[in-house]
Amino acid sequence: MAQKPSIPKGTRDFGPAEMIKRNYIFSTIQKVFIKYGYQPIETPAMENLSTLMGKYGEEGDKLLFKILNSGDFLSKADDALLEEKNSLKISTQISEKGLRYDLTVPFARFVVQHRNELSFPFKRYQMQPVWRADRPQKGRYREFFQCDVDVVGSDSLLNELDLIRMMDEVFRLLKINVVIKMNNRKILSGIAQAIGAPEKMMDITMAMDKLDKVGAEKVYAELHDRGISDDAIEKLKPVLKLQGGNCMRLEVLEDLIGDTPDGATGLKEVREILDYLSAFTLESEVEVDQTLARGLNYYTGAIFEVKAADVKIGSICGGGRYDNLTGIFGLPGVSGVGVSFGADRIYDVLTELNLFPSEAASATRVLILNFGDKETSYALSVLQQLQQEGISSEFYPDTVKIKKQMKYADQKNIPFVIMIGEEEMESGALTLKNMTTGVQDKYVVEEIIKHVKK
RNA sequence: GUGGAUGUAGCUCAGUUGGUUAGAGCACUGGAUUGUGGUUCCAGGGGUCGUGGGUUCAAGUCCCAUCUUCCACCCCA
Repeated sequence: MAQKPSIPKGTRDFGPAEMIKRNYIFSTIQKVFIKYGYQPIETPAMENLSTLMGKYGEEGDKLLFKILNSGDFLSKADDALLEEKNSLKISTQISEKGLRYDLTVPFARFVVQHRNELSFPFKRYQMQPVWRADRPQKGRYREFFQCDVDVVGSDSLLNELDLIRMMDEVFRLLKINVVIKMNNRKILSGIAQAIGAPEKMMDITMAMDKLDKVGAEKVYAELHDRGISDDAIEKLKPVLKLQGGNCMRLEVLEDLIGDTPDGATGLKEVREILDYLSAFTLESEVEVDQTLARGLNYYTGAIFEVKAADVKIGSICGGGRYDNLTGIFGLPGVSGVGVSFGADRIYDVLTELNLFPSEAASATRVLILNFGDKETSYALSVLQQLQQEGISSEFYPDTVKIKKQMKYADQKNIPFVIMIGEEEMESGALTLKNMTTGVQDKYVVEEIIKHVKK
């Protein structure tokens, strides 16, 4: 079929069954956000490219979806550039808007723009789709939803505590076993300083981040390729090999990087957060992982990543502290910290582990069958009574075979069916069929309401 | 952006070294059952074999291009 319609690569439709499950995820997350005092905001799907460009590194810029200017945009473009066919240069002339890449940068823009209307520390949550022109693959889409919580305008590490507790609570409610990994950019920069390659911090961390994926040898090889000296790699080995509990790791790290200025601060921050945490009982394990890096280069302090313990899918939640994100938009000195829940990956995890609650199947509780014009007004009054009682119910709109209507109820997983024919109208005793047991009996409306209500 | 695989009915897939009219299961529609779904039985509809070109007497099958989806890399939720 040639003209079968389709949707763009990496995007998806969500049918009713999927939406019910997705809403379960969103409402669970939202419940926790609200409980901790965070407030909702939304920002537009598109932002000015000047807001987005240069915030996600060179790779990130390539992954931005750009929107063509309206009108006759080509006539305003530079002829020489058009002739040159240089897409990159032309794009700045014919496009000035792009789809947002994440929710953090638009949030920073929002904070700067509305600084006078906000009271700080400002705690917000935001659950909206983001777009990346990535090549799609497993657990990776071009349009996906993020659920962000951030607090800006507070340096306190109590905010980190807040976030960790929220991550723990969300995944406890969703019944996903997770490991919350924590590290600190200052520790990473301390490591780079300690091995004598402070300017190579990004290279070192990016290579190190792959440790559990590719193994130590490949990490060494990559470090070498990235121009790290053998001497420095040799010094890095004890850091990479470092295993064991949080206390032990911190002690060893203290020895290795404790005398670098960044390293010392980083370790102190991690200790402080762990200290706060010790007063709480968490379901998930919080693990200090000195190899955790995270790509986004605006992070400056704590960084987090949550991995599902029972599914291989990459991280399902991540974030960290950024000290100067609003600075790029002209408001320096405002520190923020936040995490982002990947709703789509959480969906995949719940599907794989079969953890969606079963009652998420159907919303309609009662279907009233349509017997014909004679019965319609009677049926409608019953419908109204049920709905006034808050029972979600529907009346089949067409007079078709009972068999077809029953099948509709069955497929929509509607637990009760009411039949109102001539006989029922005369007696006022309506036939109520329980679709799960197959049992049916006659009741007056009031009894039906009692019966059908949970 | 790089490399590899894939595409046949709404869905999941068969289809021989190229050879007449391309099949199955599920789903759908009708009937057995004119007021009873989920089980069973019978019948039926539905395909330009992703698209465009090429080779050949002959292409679902071989070649090229293109798109889709998937997998890995880069990177990331």
